[in-house]
Amino acid sequence: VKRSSQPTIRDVALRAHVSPGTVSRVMRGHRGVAQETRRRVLAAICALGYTPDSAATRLSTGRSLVIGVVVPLSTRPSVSERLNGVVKSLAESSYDLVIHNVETADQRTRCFQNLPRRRDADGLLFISLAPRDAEVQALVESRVPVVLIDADPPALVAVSRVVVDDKAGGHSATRHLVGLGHRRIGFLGDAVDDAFGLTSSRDRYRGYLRALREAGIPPRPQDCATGEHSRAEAHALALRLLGRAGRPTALVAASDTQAVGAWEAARELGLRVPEDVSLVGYDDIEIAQVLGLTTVRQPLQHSGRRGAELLLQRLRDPGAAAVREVLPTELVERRTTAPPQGA
Amino acid sequence: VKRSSQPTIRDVALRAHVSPGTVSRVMRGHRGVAQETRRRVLAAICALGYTPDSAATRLSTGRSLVIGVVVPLSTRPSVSERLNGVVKSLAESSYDLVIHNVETADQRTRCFQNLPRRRDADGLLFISLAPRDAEVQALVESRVPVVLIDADPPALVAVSRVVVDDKAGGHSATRHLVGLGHRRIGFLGDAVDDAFGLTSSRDRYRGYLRALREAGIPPRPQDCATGEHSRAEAHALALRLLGRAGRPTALVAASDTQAVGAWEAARELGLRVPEDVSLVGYDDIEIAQVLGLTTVRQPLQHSGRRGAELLLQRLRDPGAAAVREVLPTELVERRTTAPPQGA
DNA sequence: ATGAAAGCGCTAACAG
DNA sequence: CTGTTAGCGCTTTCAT
Repeated sequence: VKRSSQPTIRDVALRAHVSPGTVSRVMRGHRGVAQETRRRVLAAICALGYTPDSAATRLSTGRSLVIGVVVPLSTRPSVSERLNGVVKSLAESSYDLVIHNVETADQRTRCFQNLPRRRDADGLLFISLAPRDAEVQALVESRVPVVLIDADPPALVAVSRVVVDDKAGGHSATRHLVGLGHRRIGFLGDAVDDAFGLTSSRDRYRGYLRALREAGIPPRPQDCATGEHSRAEAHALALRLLGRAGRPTALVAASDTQAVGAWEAARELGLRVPEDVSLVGYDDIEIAQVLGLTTVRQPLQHSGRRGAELLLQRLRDPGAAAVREVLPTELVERRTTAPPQGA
Repeated sequence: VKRSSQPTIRDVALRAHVSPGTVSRVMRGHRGVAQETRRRVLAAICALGYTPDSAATRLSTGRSLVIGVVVPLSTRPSVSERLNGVVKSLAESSYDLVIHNVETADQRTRCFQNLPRRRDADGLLFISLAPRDAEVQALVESRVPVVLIDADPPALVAVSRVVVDDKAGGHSATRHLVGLGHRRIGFLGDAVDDAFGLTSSRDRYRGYLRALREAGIPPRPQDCATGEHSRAEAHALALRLLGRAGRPTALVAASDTQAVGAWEAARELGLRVPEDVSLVGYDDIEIAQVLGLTTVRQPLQHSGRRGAELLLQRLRDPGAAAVREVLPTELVERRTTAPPQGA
């Protein structure tokens, strides 16, 4: 097995007139190496441009120095944002980040079932992906620490997670509209059988329902619609919701993407926003700022950052207990909400 | 060195009553294994839930099965899009993708200098990052194949790349405005000393200049401005450009992000788009669609996908020559361009 | 404080 | 067709 020969630890040892063991000790910063020896070794390392072979290090230490992150990339922009947070907070760590994209049910299963039992990663991060019942077991038995970002499966108390208080978010969006005087408030969200097992839309819906209840407003199923998470789908749904007589005077959407779809539908129907219909989104991605969309801001990047930090912490102290960190939301009032016309 | 013991190849061998070598042959699909033996081995693998240790495989084969991708993530949305393309096209390959984010000059140097000489990756992808002179050498001597996405350093003919014809893009944006009757057309782009060494803005500017020249319009430096690539900066710059008497009647921006900044500035100045000022962007990211921004579409995801494919190909056939693939742009007319008021 | 040696788990000659 | 063997490059006892 011959190979393009970069300098190995042996070469360094030879040049510094020490044994490979000593070079290793120097590289890993072990104490108990004479000042002078260390100097010689360092000089040799430097002269040779030696850099240790990571495969060999991994094999002999049993640690991979990689963190795996599983993301359903193309489902929604918020996932990329969270991932960015992860990437940034891992940049200065000693871990490599390997990405596993999940688009199909098949990939999804592979990631949940196999990744946790392999020793390819020292830790795993799952973004906006909740394990199904069948997958829970694999996570529980995982040989590596796992932390979930934007997923909150009740069956998995032993797994750390960072979540956003979606019920509170949905509630405050709705509360805002109620406060403005709206009585017919619709909801536009994700289909419940969402392929990725997320509960965020459902939780926001629950918050919405609670706000309605608190205001003494009976829920109107005909003002609610759910579908695949996309602007186009939201557009189609909103066309239906807003195209009827007795249409809602306001819509709370489960995401900015969907709110934008609704906004396009409104424009298409000749409805002015916010005069004829108020719109509130969720996430506060850039497009919301540009459009002046009233929305519920959630700390997207921050959730990724915190998830990574939790994992790092767990890697440092394997004995630590599971943590459930919930991040707050904040209502950002902009130009798509106003009192209803008749009010 | 004791460790959490997953089954090893030895366990499988024992159970199947064969030698580890044979198990290895089966795992790697080598031919020359008796039907019956293979069956027994497979059964043992399956029964034990054996999965090979990647560190060991890497060490003994000398291949890492990883592809490294270097990205300046937070500089611009287009980078994420390209990265998505890479991720998707690598999902079904046998390679792991490890991400190296670049935010600081320091990280940048590390990536250019060290990554290519290490054996941690079998191939390297650089997105929207051009090597400086000092870094070129390291790339030329790289022990692993490299492909550049959205960077086109002339000094590096030996390195494959996929680029977009930015000159043509800048030209067609400008040509469109000229065709509409504009004579005073400004340009809003990135500062030339861009920390990442990109030439895209400069190339678009050149295309812009050529279109002006072809139309017999003398360039007006006072109608051009460059700065850091961000909406806020573009906003500030556009305020200056459009706030003057004798302001341009149209602006070509080096990106949608910057066009949006200009659009905000126009609105702030009480200028209507497109009646008072026409705007054309570049990229065609989602926000352009929503806003109805006329723009030059470039195949963002596709560039990532192609880059990955080129690299994979190179990995398959190490002898292949460097390729320079240029992707086309396309002008998308929407609602932010119109003939100038006076025309 | 340092050297020698025994692996880590797998692959790839080389025999047979 | 299959077993045996010698590493891959590094880390880590165990001696000294």
